[in-house]
Amino acid sequence: MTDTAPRPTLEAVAARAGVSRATVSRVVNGGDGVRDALVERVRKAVDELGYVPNQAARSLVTRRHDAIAVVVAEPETRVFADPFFALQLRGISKELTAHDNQLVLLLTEGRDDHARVGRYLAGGHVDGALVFSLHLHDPLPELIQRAGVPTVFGGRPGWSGDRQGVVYVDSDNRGGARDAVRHLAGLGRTRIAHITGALDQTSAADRLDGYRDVMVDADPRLIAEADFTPAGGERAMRELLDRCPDVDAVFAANDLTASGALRVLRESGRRVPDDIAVIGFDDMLPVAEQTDPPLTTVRQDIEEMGRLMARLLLRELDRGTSHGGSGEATGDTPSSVVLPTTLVRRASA
Amino acid sequence: MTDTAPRPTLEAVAARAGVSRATVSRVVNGGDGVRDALVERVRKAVDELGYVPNQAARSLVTRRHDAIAVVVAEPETRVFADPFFALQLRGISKELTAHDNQLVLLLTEGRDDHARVGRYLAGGHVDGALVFSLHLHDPLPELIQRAGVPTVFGGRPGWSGDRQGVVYVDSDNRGGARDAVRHLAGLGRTRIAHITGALDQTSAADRLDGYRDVMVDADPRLIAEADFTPAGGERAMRELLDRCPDVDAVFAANDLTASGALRVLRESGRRVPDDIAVIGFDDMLPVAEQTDPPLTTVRQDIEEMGRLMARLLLRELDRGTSHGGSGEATGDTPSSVVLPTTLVRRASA
DNA sequence: ATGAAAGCGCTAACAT
DNA sequence: ATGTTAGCGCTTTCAT
Repeated sequence: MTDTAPRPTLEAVAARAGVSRATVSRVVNGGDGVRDALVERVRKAVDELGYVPNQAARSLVTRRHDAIAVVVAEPETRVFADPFFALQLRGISKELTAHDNQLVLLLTEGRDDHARVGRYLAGGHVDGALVFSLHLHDPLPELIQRAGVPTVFGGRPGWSGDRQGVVYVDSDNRGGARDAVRHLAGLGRTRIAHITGALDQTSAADRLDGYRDVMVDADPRLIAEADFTPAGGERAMRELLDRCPDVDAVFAANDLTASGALRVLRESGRRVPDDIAVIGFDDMLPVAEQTDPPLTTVRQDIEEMGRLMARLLLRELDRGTSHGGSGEATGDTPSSVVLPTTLVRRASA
Repeated sequence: MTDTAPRPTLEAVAARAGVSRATVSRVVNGGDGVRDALVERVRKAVDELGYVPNQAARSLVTRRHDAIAVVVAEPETRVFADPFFALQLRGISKELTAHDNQLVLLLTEGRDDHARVGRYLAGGHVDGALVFSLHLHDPLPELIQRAGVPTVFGGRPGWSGDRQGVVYVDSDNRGGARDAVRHLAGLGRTRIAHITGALDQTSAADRLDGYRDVMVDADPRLIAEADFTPAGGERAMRELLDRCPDVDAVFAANDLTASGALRVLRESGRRVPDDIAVIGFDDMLPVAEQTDPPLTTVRQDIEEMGRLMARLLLRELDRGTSHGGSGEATGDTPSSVVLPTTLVRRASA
């Protein structure tokens, strides 16, 4: 099936319609200021020939690609263990599609990949980048900034000393954590523990901060470090049970962690929520609804985060190319957005 | 801050190195037949200027894009409920990256998206396509074939009347299912049930066939239809328990389904595997290792499937290029591959 | 081994 | 309102 069908060019369409290339170009790109009769004729020729513009030729002169890169750093394979990534991608895809942009996916697995990504972005193949900067001290964000490509980050980037002009979309991790812990406290619990996420990610650090906001003088032994995985949750829960047998509530950094904790609790014979209340974070349906008991958790709208990232980036790109067309009163640089979270009550707390 | 950094061109590099554009081009593309001294000079100029080739200009003349599209149809959001998709994507990404190809991700959600995808592929933006055709009677595959883009499918496409020249990569679903059921039989179980996947997907149909291969005269009441989800697994397991209280083994179409079945079994007070053995399919680690008890299951190497798809496609693309001419039937067309599965024993069977 | 020159298919001034 | 023309940056014969 590798037949090299000779694709018709603008020239061919022009010839068939009996007009100039310029006219065809105008029609193809919206058809402003071309007589209806001609528009009609050109459209017909386009259809008959099955003409599709050559994007390479177009990009060469417009310097737009209508394509954006999505960069996902996944040093750990953890990204793939929960559907977080896929959901966000879906939101991004929807928004980009709605604006006729393509999504170029760049998955990185290590140092050398960073260089590759940097080169690609600097190479001007895409108009902008959406970057998931999951870890502190990740060199990737710096690299990308240096590439000079308009960028929006997913999650607050974890670099030291906030740069100016960095745009990101994040959930209100700290606020959500506070809500969770307050809910637990409202239930009359007093020995409220926290199982953290991987603390080299800002989301985990922020949730821990939220916990501390409420538990101002928390017993440090009530904090156990984990890594967003069920296995980590199990380990941490055992530690907690060991160190503080009187613990009566746990706020886990995410649903997966909570599910691990629940398993340990069940094994140890504690009843949830009677003996100990458990609350998660994410509201990842396949997890939160399937645990036993179903998980009370802090919901973040992951797909919306993705959509918003794309929207912000496209807006910024439009700023650069504002013709008299879209009638947008431009001027302000898009700034970061922090999305609210909501507490979802189920049976575990 | 959309600074339009003036990117250096071939011309600029040539001037700096004191050679012609042609020479620079040669060096940039491998440097065959250029004196070492010159190669050196050009390399230096490239570095100093930070030159990166303009891909649009290059594509315009070479007609290669070094980019392939990955098309994922996801009428249901199920695709995102398990990490299947992400794993496959990772395999694809690795292979493409190793061959300096970019990955353009096309997610579709409905009819109108199909047209969009068709247009994109026909538009010659990419050199080939990797397509996940999950459902029977999906119009997408047809559309894509018509676009005339070299394509490899993920999973056996479910269209009626197999076309010639269709290349796909799949797991040996039928064989794996047979292994699973035989294992159960080998355990001495006689009332072996099957909870199917969504039967409009070839993988589910094939696994059912594999079950029937072994259970030739199976009591039809031992087959319960589900949809690859935990909820579906729960529902089906209840049916089964209801219809055939003497059931002593269950082969579930995937791990997620099995996890739902396990939950129902636990509620109903049956012990696994003592009273009833359970076996899944996929070996999705986060699921299979976390169930209670851990799941015996049929492993398929999902990442490898992705890698293989990419490899097959790239090979086919190379075939087309290597002989420069048009219409020559060279070498052998890559043909479909069915990967073996392996039984992974854990505690549930 | 290297250079000169002709496009690839398109858009965007500039003319008309 | 439409046509003419000059490139965009690169690869690739074809000379040398």
